[in-house]
Amino acid sequence: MTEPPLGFLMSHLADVLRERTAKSLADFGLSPRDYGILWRLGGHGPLSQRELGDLHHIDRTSVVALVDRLELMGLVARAVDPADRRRHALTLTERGRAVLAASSVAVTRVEEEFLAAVDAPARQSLLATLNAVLDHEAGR
Amino acid sequence: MTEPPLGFLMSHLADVLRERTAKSLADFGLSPRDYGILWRLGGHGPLSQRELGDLHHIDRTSVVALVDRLELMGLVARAVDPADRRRHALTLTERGRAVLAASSVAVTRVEEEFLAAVDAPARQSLLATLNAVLDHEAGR
DNA sequence: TATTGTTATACTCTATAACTATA
DNA sequence: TATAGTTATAGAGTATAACAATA
Repeated sequence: MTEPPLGFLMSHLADVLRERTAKSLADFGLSPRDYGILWRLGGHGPLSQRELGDLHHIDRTSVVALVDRLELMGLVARAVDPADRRRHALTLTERGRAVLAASSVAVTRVEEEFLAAVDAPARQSLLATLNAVLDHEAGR
Repeated sequence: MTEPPLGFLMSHLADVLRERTAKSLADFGLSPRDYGILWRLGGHGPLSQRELGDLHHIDRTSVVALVDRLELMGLVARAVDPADRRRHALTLTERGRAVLAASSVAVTRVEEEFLAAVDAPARQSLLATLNAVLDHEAGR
């Protein structure tokens, strides 16, 4: 009842980091969610809209508008999956790859500033701990 | 571009913890935000609605409905501040204190499960690091 | 029948503007 | 003139339901 709940700390810091990231990504016309999609498509092969939504906890009906916009910006391409003509195979365009590379530099810089008060060993410990929690939560 | 952004990890874990907490608090008819308000009023003396909102990044127009509900539940009391009759001095009722005590046990249990995979030294390190980041961010 | 993508609609949450009472 | 609280309204974001195309 006396010490602040862990949830406060986690939520607040996540909010701060997201805000900072959002401000930095605005130069590219991207939201943090947009960036997440580009990052995902840059790392994995073609994904369907459903798969992409599942990975990012975004409802499939919301994926439509998100991809619409990124497609309009020329960053993402929709192609019909020949193996299953219901699916759209999503890929990064050449420009999408370039924007991802440039914006990831900006995102990394924001993270760097965010962790400025944390020395290298503590950072490693932080990352390890958060990933351990993630793994633990995944297996439930 | 290859490793997942730190923001992903932070936001995702904060979301998971908030969901778990929300599910646990539902037994008390409270949301995580409700709990935060009770916790704040339990720790500090009387607060005005404006002060409460500022501390929790809640717009003053949204505080009204939140306090309305907690008052209706008999957990929070509005009193006119004699020093400034525009202000409402918010305090916990007796029942509010009891519900805070009971629900804080539930919240602590959720946090405990959330950190189950993290041993004591790593927990201490995690808390210290997160608070260091918080302090660093506060001074900007 | 089930699933992917789509659209339209409803719902929730929050912000904005305007009002009152106090200062 | 500024501020605390309140209300009503509008806007953004998300979920729900229904549909067409494909499996």
